[in-house]
Amino acid sequence: MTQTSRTISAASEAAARAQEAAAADTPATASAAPDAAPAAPDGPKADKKAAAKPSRKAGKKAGKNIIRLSELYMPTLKEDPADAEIASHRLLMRAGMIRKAASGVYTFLPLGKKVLAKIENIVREEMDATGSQEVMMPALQPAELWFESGRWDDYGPELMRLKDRHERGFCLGPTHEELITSLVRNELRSYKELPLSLYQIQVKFRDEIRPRFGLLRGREFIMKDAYSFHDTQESLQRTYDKMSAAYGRMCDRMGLAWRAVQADSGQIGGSTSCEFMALAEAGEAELVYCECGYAANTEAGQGIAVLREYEAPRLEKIETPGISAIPDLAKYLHTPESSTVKAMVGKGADGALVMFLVPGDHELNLIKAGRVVPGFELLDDEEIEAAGLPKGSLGPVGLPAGLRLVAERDLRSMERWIVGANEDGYHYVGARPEADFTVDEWADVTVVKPQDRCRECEGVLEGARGIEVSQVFQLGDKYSQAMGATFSAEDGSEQHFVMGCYGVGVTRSMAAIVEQHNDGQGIVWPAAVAPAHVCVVVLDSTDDKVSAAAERMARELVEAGLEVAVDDRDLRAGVKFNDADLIGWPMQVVIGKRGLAQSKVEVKDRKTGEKQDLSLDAAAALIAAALL
RNA sequence: CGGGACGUGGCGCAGUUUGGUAGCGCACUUGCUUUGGGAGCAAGAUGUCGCAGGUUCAAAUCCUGUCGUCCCGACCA
Repeated sequence: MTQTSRTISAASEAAARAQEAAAADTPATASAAPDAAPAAPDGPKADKKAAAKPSRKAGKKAGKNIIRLSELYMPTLKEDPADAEIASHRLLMRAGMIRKAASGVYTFLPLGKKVLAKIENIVREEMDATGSQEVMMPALQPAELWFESGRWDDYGPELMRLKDRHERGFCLGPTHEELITSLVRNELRSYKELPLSLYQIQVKFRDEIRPRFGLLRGREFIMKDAYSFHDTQESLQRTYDKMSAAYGRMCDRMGLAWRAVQADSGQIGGSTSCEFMALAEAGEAELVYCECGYAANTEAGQGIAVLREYEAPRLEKIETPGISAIPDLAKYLHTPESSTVKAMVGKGADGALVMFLVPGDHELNLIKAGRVVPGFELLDDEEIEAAGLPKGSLGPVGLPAGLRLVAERDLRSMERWIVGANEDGYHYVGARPEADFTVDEWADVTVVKPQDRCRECEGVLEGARGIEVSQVFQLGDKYSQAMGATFSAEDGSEQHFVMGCYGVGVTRSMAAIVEQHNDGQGIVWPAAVAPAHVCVVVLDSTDDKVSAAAERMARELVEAGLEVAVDDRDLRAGVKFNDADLIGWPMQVVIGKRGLAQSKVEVKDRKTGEKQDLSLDAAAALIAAALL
């Protein structure tokens, strides 16, 4: 119990710290921005180019940075693709940024690739700033490493397995703990070299049970994964905090509305873990949060269930004809679902039967159940029958001996329970723990849900949905133990590395950004990740004066430090306007004969839709001011 | 894996109930006109109807199998 609450506060503190750290760092980022921001999206790139080609200023060279739509492979779609449901999938397809190659497998076209590069650069800059060093590990990994860690079996069918011509086993990496551990175990030998942090931006493979929602859940995707090695837990904690702060900054720079939440560490393993959620209805994750700062993924979080006692003077078996489901039972007894108790039977790895009891309006959390009963699995219908139990109306009263009973700890706040009578069509009311049955263990086993009370401050938990864009883990020595990765400590002893790992879903972030930044016309890219800052829409591209003015405009913008696209295609105005809105350049400059006659161009802000007629110089100045 | 749906020119779809030898819109090619919010007219090209069997004089259409894709579910007794 104490241990649990310590886990809670430790994890939630970590989440809150990440959120705060990012908030606190925002001014720093912002103050760095005046230097960095003009070049931020392509800072290092621009520097390199400037160094390599000092002649960049020669007009022709500058012109090379311009994206010319007349030459760009950018097949936009007028209609929504039939197999795309959510906004990001639909719009990225329509804007000609991605195409599907197979279920959950996508090609990135030139514009999509540019956005990807922007995101990768933000990630790279923030990772470099933490002192992590970029490497590149293979996607193709030998099976032996996975035998060593035990995950060849544990990872399950999601692991893409294959054999080479000599029948040797390989897999396509879904993550790289094994690889990185094998990399350092022979050559990272001394505590003096610690801590060490390495990262890569690379393609990952997971044979998802059901790929869906375009880039949000693919079978092949790009991930930034980092791994850190330490001699002590304290050292790990420092890096973990640094990474968390960096992750918050990445989200901010990508323009994401996000929240750091306490998470389960799942298949990766380890103890403390925190996820960064981009808030979105299309998100697959549910989370709860509280005013006090507590926030958690519902699969990992804890709350206090609010229960309503059903007045029953004593234990009484009542007839409930045809009723087995909780909602029907509650309705039949005119009481909230929270005054009933739901029973679920499963078995542990040893095959012993266990019954879990949870409030009727809550769900059993299988992850938590697995912690109480290792290898826990619910019985299927046949097994229930074989065990001599009824399918509905399960309950703790009068159970066969030897069946272990585990109850949600919050149920202790209720004296009299409504439970199944282990007989079709009958339930008990007024059943009292200890008097009418014996609970072997009280534990936290439910899925937290909105309206539960916060365990930290007793406030009411709110609910939201999110897209998990990144996650940080403290792995401890799970992999260094399994794979024998040790170093020499100061006292000369051999010790296992303490490890951390940190992932960012790059392609998933791209989808998350679109989920948060779109409207009826298309995508509205935040400037930092847009394929270019501004598009010069040339309405009469065959008119020499107009195209000359457009060229001048484009060059001026490039010289001001902006990334520029020019829609110089010989197409009708409406098509170009619609494409520009669909693709989502943050700003548009419309240049046509009509405006030029008055020496004016139109500047449109994609986000607000605001349009202004301005002189060429004023337009360039306005755009530069708005975007830099 | 369970349930549902869908595979017909590049894209979006109709045609399938009631078998009769493939159509619409967009895109594409050529020409003319047009040109500030997805142009008009004319001419043209593009499909072994996912694949494999079967039934039939005849199959996009009926039957069987198979592959692919999407949606829902995969704890909520």
